[in-house]
Amino acid sequence: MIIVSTDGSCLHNPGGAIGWAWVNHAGGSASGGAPSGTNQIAELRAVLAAIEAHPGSEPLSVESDSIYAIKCASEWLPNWRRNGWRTSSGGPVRNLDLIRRIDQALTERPGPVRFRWIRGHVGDFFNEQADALAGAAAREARAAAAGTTDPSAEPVTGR
Amino acid sequence: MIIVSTDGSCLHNPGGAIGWAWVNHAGGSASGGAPSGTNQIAELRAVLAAIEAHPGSEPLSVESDSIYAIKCASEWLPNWRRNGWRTSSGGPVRNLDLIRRIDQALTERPGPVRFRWIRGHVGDFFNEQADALAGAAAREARAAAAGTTDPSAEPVTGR
RNA sequence: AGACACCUAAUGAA
DNA sequence: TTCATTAGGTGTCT
Repeated sequence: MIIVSTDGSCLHNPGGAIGWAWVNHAGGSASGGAPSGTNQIAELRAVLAAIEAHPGSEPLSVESDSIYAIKCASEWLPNWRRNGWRTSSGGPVRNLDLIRRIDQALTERPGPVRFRWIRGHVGDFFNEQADALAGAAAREARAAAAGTTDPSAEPVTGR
Repeated sequence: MIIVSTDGSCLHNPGGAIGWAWVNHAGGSASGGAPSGTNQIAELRAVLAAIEAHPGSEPLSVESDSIYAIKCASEWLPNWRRNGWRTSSGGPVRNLDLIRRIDQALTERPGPVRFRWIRGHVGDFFNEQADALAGAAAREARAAAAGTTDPSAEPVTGR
């Protein structure tokens, strides 16, 4: 069973630079950023990246402190596919592009994927590591957008 | 012309503690609470309290962000009195006791009363003040019901 | 079907 | 403290 913690960050939500990251509990991590977004987009991107980075048949457990991201990817997704992507109050589902990419990634992965919510800010080691990576990625994205830094852009993969 | 903003609150609607409040634009306010109810009951109690607290002949304008409360007290009330308190779909009118108390308060007041709907959550000063008072009253009622606080119960009147 | 309101929850930030 | 992002629900009427 592969276990991966994810987290997203958004500086000055909404509209600020965003960053996301995943950390495999057995080792390995990755992060990425974009010049603008929302906290929810960052959380969803983290989940999507975690799934895509761990293909194969081995069961995968994705952990996030975002109930929004966890429920989007698990319990709400099937309902939305059935009802034409409508919210309970009749409006359109937000961030639909990302949610559909998660849906597709789940369909394409031969092995099962589980989603688990973990509370944030209570000292969970891997959550805090993902948090730090996501925050750093967001700050890099902000600097890159400001043209302040060397353009060594985008996804960084760690050991 | 006396202008009074009203608001109601219900924690964990339905069934939670409720609070209600009115705020006179010229100064003065009051609030009260009960251990259980619905959001609509809280809104109706707020307008009832506002009417009863402002007797006399001077025209009174009652403002609320609840279309339900405003229409109950104005356009629906006369129809319901005529038709035996039946809803348009044939069912019984809910919260009838409160609605009849509002009817009576209106009848007894020598001066005219107007009802005006104002949109919520758009920064209206008096609406927000009433909202804060109603929320505080609901929280007090919950604490009192839990026996957590000193029993300095019920209606609070402000300057 | 529409409208308004009342919440609940988690996260992200300033 | 206060703001935003998002979802789920109920209370009530027409």
